[in-house]
Amino acid sequence: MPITQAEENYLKAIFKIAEKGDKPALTNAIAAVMQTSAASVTDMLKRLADKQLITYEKYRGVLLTEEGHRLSTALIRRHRLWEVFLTEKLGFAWDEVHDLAEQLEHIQGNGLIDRLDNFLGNPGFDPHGDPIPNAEGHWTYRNQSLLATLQPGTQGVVTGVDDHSPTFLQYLDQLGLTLGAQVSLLEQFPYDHSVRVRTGDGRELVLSEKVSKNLYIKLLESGN
Amino acid sequence: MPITQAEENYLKAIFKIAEKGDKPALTNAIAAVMQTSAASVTDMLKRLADKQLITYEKYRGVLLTEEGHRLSTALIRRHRLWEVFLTEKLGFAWDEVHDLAEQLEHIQGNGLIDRLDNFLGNPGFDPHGDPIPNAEGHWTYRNQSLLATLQPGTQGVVTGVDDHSPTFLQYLDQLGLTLGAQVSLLEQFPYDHSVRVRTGDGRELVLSEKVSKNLYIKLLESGN
DNA sequence: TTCAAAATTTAGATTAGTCTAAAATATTTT
DNA sequence: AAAATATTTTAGACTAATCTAAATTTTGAA
Repeated sequence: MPITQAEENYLKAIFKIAEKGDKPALTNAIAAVMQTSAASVTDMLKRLADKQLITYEKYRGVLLTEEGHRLSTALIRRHRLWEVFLTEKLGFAWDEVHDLAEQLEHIQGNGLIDRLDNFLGNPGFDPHGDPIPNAEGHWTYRNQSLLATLQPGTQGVVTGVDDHSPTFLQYLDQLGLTLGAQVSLLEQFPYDHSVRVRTGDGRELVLSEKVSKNLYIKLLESGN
Repeated sequence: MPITQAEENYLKAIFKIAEKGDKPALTNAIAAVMQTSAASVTDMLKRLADKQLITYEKYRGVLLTEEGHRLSTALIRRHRLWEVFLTEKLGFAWDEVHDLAEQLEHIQGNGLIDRLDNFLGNPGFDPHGDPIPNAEGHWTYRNQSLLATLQPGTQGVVTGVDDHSPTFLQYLDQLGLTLGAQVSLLEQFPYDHSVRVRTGDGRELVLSEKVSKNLYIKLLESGN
């Protein structure tokens, strides 16, 4: 039997939990991501286990099977390619595309996604800087670090965000810290872990710990 | 409460039945279009009537309300715009786009369709020559006739098809009778109502009644 | 105009996905 | 290690959308 949209959404949630800390994904964690009750999650885990998309041990959490992993990767590919389409071709802002891509990722069709990928010029990253797996499910890795982990004196370019919420993204727009923006870290304040940075266009900004922990920076090869 | 995808599909079916012959749409006719049982249709008609999208009289069939008409028109607009996207931008053939557009038409989102329309250059017609209603729900009409109804000696251009099945569309591809192709009607054979035509590139074809009844032609203004 | 055939609706079930409340299991604290 | 707390599962119920079979209503032909 076919995989439903609800099942796809659970797979993606499990994948995202597995990404950080590759322990089994626990019921409550999945319920939190899916914004639903633990009981509903348990029901769904049984269905996914029946379909061999996860291995499920009562009270112990779940792991993706190879097939489950393949499907979630494909789903993330579809999601991120549609996000690129929405921003690059239709002119949506990076804080507007998530809900639409959430629907578009479930569209099923022969060769649709590969044609879309091609039409978009085979982008490596989505509008939030997240990598897009290729048709074989392989990822491009990139050397990036959270701004919060850098040493003063380092310079880099904004390459991604960890928080995808519209409020964070809009705040970054206001600060001029969109993808590709240059920043150099001037100073860290131990008191509240805020940081002072200089932007590419010469402005100085103070960023809270919350911001610096959600902003990925790729270090510039210091010209030496 | 929101309109579901299933409800949208029924609305579209009712709209299509209402188009030809503006009598109420009957249960069996809807069941035929939806490829489902009459009992399922009756259930759904009650739901649609509850939501004031149709007026329903038991055993008498249904009519769209103003709201139902507005929603079906918007749905057809979405379907046809996505078909243009799939052919013009992703390079699908006109016989491949229906099922994908059937899914894409249900995507809900702020301003998505108007942005898509704009991106596509506000097309007036879809890849099968069907008109695309504008954002206000208004249609562009076009003077076209079925090839079967023309008089010998007339000349025109292929502007649309009534049968959207892949087999018919692929047959037209083979014959070179795609949208924009020139044809002049040479002769009608009373025996089986087939016709002989000359194409723009000088070939002569004999077309069955089935073909000529499914092919729309716009007459050329005879240069006189 | 009656009655058989056709069309439609109702009745009763099923499935996927969800819920709340209660029960079971696991973890943490003392 | 027992008790308290947290987590997870089960039980039972609900909705939307579908089905088949039976009942009802309409149609149209003799």
